[in-house]
Amino acid sequence: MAEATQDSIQSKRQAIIEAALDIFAKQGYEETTIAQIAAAAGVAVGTVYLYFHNKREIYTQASIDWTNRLATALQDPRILSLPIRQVPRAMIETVFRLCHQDSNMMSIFQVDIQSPEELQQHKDADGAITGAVDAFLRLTIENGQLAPFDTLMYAKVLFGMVHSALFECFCAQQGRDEEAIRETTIEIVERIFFGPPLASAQNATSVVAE
Amino acid sequence: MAEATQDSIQSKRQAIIEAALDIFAKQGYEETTIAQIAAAAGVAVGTVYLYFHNKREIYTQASIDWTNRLATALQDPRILSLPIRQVPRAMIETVFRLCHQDSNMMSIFQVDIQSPEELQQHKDADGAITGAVDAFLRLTIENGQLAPFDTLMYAKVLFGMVHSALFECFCAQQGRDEEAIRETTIEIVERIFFGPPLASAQNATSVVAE
Amino acid sequence: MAEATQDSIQSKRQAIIEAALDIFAKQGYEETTIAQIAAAAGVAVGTVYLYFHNKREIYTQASIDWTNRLATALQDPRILSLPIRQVPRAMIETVFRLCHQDSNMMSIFQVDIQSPEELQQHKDADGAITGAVDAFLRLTIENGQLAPFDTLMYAKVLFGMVHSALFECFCAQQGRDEEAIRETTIEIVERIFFGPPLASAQNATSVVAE
Amino acid sequence: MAEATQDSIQSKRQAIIEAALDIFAKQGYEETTIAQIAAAAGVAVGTVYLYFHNKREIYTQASIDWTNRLATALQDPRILSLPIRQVPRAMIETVFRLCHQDSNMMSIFQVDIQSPEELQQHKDADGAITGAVDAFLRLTIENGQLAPFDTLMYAKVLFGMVHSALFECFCAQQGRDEEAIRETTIEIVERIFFGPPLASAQNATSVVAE
DNA sequence: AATGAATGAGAGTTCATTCAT
DNA sequence: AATGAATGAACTCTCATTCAT
Repeated sequence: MAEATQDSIQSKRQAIIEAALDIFAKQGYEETTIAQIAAAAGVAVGTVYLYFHNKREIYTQASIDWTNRLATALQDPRILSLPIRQVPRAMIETVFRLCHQDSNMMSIFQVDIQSPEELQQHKDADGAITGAVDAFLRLTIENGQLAPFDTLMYAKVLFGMVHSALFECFCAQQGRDEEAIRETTIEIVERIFFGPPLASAQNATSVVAE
Repeated sequence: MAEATQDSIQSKRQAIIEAALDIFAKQGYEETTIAQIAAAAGVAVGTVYLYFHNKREIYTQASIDWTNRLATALQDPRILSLPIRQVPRAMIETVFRLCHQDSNMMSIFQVDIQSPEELQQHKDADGAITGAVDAFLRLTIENGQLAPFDTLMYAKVLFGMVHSALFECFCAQQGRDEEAIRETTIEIVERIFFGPPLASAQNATSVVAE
Repeated sequence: MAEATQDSIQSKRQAIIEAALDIFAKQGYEETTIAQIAAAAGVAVGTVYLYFHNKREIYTQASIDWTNRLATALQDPRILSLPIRQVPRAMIETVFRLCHQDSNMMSIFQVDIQSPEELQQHKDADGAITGAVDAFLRLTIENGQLAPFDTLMYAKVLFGMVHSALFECFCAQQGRDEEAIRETTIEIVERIFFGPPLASAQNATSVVAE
Repeated sequence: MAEATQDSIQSKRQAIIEAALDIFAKQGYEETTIAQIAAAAGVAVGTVYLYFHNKREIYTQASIDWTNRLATALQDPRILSLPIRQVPRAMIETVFRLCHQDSNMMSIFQVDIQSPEELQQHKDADGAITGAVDAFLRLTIENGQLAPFDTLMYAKVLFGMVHSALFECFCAQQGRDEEAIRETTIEIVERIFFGPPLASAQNATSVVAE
């Protein structure tokens, strides 16, 4: 019974998070009211406060919840066991696919962070993603497939690029240029890893000329 | 006299924008009150409404104003006339320097956009930056220094990466890892343009081995 | 318990209406603030908005509430069962008495109506009064005590006259000429129903002379 | 030149009054801004304050101006020289005609009066109308065409009835039932002056029966 | 644990009025 | 006399949070 209660508690908490995620995504943080979240989750306003201390905590948890889904997806063995040459495309296509499914989820990340604690929590969540990428890169280096480099920093900056591309795609563009943005992003990452650089071959002369 | 009045009007409008930029950056959009902006700009509350229809318009204008400063800085002839090999570093160092000066300006961009009109205005402002980069890339291609590619899309995705790095650096990290983030960003962009790809030389064998 | 809650809700709503009626009457609509109404009703500002959507709705409901009290008073069987000759005086004295008791209530009706919906609601409320008078007149005609005439239109115009007299008496005159105004109003209505016309008897000759 | 200036001053003042009358009638007192009045009158905001001390003074003057037009119309010799039997109809038709022309003028009178001074001014203006009616009634009595009665009080109450009918007609009903309301009003006034009372002839028996 | 009526602080916005030009 | 930019007080309405049931 304790277990059932535990489940019930978790399910109620989860229901609130999912309702919140949905409404935050549609309306933005400030425009969303606790009453709306409560109604969508099928509980009373007061109940929300049994599970969360305040509105921002709901947002933080919901936002982290969503980030974790991305991190989990990136750690799928079906991706990690691919030949290195295919990994960038696989990873980027995966996150684009997830964002495409919940295309207004991206706007979740537009809410301004207000306290250092909050910031830390978001960094931890993002860290789950960059950590996954970092781990993969380290492994690849250990395997001798890549020369050593600052894997964590690369993971962060590349994650930033992809995140930005996702935002451009699903928030700013409302999904219109999805394919072009995705393919350019993949092309750039592949160019970083496998070349060729933009200034290759035919430019050899001009480079020499400098 | 008409000129003086014109100036006075513009200076007052500009004073409000600058005050707003400053306070938005420090406190975030929702936490900033019109009264604070008015006080900081040295005008009465009502005066703010002579120049802007509502609070969001102040934000939008302030935000665009700041984006335009970046765009202007990127079009500096001293950057554009450099040998191509030095341009990525010059551009990225420029924007990092500007953000470093007003280090909390970045948080300006965390405010969620609410209407399609607003979105369009922000896109136009960002377009000034990506447009500048795009123009430079086209010119470089015409000069035969780079092979042709989708310059605008590259400009957008790379701008997204830099933007993201700036945000990570000056918002999330509060400027702590500035140098590492900046140098990694430069390194990545240079790698895209001039190589070498991460999987070069010593990896040739392992790639073959696959 | 449900009943008690129901009662409590109704009493709270009624308390707000009565507080509003009182303050509107004293200060006028625009000069009355929600804070004043809330304080007088013994509730918080927010509570007022649980029962009414906005300030005008409070006014409309309060105003209708007061009109309905007049309509109810006019349908008192003790009036309707009087000999017809005594009814006009009884009715007019009744409404004058009610207005005398809450002598500043009349100013409630000076607020300008702003939407068609509001207008309709006020007309419905006034209709309760003219309807009561109309019903009485029809019955009297059916009883053969009066010849047929457009009872509803008469009810409206006569109600307008009495309403106007009440306003003159309790708003404009602050109750000073109450008796004279009331008696003249009664005299005029009795003259309409039972005569004699002002130009009677001694004027016969001059009329003939024309 | 002094005269011309005098004229110009008067015309500007009059322009403001007319603009105000128009906008007050359309939008109501509170919803009308000084800026709107100034624009409609073709002057600057500050200029309005050269001619009126404050917003209420504009309203009061405009309202009185309109009342005076009615008073003037009622004193037209073409009405006063008619046979007495035709005067009520002529007077009532006249005021209905004027209100019909400016059919939203009636709503002017829905503004609540706020100070005793204001009240006095409105009473004086209304007094111009009831005074005109009173004067006519006195004269008619002196001519022996009517038996003596409290002419001023009758004038007031009858004016109230007509005023009420006009309001019903042009504000509440938006002019829909104009003819019916006007004709009933005329019929009632004629019945007061010339009979027959509603309970006449065929009711003689029943009255006797009581 | 769950509810939802009640709270009240707080902010955007309006606009009558002023006054330097 | 005429202007209209500037002022700032004041008010409606919202909504996160609480707490008695």
